[in-house]
Amino acid sequence: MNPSAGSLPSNFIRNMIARDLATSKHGGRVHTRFPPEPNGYLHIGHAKSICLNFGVAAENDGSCNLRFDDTNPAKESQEFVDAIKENITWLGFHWSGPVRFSSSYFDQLYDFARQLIERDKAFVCSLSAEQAREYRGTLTEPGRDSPDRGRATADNLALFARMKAGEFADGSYSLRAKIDMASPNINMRDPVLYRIRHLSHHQTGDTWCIYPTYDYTHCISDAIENITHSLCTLEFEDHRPLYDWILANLDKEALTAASDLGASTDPYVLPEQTEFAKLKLNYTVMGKRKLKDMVDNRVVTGWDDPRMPTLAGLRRRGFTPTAIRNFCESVGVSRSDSVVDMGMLEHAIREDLDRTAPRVMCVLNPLRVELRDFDEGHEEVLQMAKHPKDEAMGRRSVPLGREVFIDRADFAENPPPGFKRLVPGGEVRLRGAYVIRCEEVLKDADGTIQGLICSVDLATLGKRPEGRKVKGVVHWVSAAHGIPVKVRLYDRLFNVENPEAKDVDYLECLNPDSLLQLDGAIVEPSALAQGAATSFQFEREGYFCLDSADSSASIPVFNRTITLRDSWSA
RNA sequence: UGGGGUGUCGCCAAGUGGUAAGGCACAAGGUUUUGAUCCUUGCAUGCGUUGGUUCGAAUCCAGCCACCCCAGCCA
Repeated sequence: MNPSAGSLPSNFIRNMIARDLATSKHGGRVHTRFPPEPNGYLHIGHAKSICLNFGVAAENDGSCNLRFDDTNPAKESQEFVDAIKENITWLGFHWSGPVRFSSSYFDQLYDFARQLIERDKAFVCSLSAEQAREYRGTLTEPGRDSPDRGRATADNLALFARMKAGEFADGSYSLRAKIDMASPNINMRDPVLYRIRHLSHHQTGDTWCIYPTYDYTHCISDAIENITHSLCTLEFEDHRPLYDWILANLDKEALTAASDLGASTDPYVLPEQTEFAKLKLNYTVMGKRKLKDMVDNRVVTGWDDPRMPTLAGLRRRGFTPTAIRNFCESVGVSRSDSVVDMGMLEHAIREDLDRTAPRVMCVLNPLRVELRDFDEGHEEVLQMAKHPKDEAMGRRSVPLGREVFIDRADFAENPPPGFKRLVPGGEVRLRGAYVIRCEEVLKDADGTIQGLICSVDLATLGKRPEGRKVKGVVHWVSAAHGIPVKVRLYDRLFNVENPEAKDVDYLECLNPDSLLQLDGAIVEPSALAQGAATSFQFEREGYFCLDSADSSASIPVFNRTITLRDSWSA
């Protein structure tokens, strides 16, 4: 076992794998897979599964496949295949071997289906979908056998071949497993294995007009790829008996022969499914349907809208792969339904960015300040650390002139109790520069504050002021040197903890203030210098990143990834 | 009402018979030219509930309660 595995927090999956390794259950192999259906964009919930599958493989010198579970061409597309691959790579994971597709096993799947028919374990059914529903029974009543259940093997084989040949219309026939219509587990009531769909498939084109179902495909695909641990979410728990039934009713030697490792697999142990709880986060929605609706209805600007819980959205928002991976690790893996607090995700990104983001000053809502002790053309360039603790990040040049901007929130004529910023007649330090005193407040006819005139204590550059303490520190940008930028302040998309609750309409719970765009912000020049980073801490404000889509050289756009923690409540 | 699951601090979550880890959040101090970071301290005599077994139970047994999933030719 990997020596570092001992220091990782335990969870029931790690424990299970350790046990399997100890007993050499799969000959010491650990082989997992991440099996998305390419029918949408990945979200933070998928990240949990990705981290789990790839993580547990890496911890044990195993492998993890990427397999697109593409058995339903009606909902899938190449666009999603590409986006998913890109997301996984971005997260920093590497799949084993080539990208797999369930659809590349269609021939083998077809042969195995014939085998089930030959073994009297499957039959061709002519019941319509509606009839099948009636025959299935209910949760409390058993179902009834299909009238076609007793069809002769030769006839089933012939009909199945004709289904494949395209002789029948969609829905006219299906291939069903022959299990038990009275099973208390509805998944075992002669589930459909193949359905007719005259549809073009993004990988196989028009080669097929019959498509295998998830239940039939997944277990065999796992077996073909010699997967040892097939990890999926809780809602598939009831499917596990079917997963096992299909593999158990197939010829084991044929399965072995069809597998990637072929006859060399020793021992050949069938893959086993283990379920874990999905990730849920409060104040957001994770359902693909809802996410898609928000995109289609322009509630958000796209799948990569920075407010979306998609990986594309989080990325554009400024989340890092490291933060997402740390978050997934801190959330853990269990079997209990749980809802993780958004605060945990926020903590993960703050923790990573605090370590890695260079500091810069940006004034969001500028208030002009004249420093009256400087001459008209005054200009000096201060050298400031890019990071308060990481010397290796070096320094940046910050120009200072006679006029600077500070944030309007950092000045108050009538300050609330505990206000540590600028007040009339009061002092404050310009971060990294001098202590200034507010001497005069300039107002227009309406009484709106237009600017401040401040004196400067020239002896306070890099030094504490004489004989007094100045508590407040305020960020600033030189008016003559600052660069105008747009800044987008993002907040949670919903204003209720659980927008997906049964009794609420999630669209009614949208937070109207989830995006606030500021058009008049001013950033210090180093933020946009050649070779500068794209993620910063705007000191005293939060972490921001250059928007990857809307930012241009003439109008830079910054997204607020997350605010700084703020223990001061005014 | 059939079947399958889950219940440990406000939120995650370890723990698998020997006397409740950790993280987030929160609170109080300290450091600080970011009200940030960092540091220190506090935060479940109790593990859904009621009984039982045991020298000893979150862990074993029984009953009860609550919540989640399943009646797609979706995954």
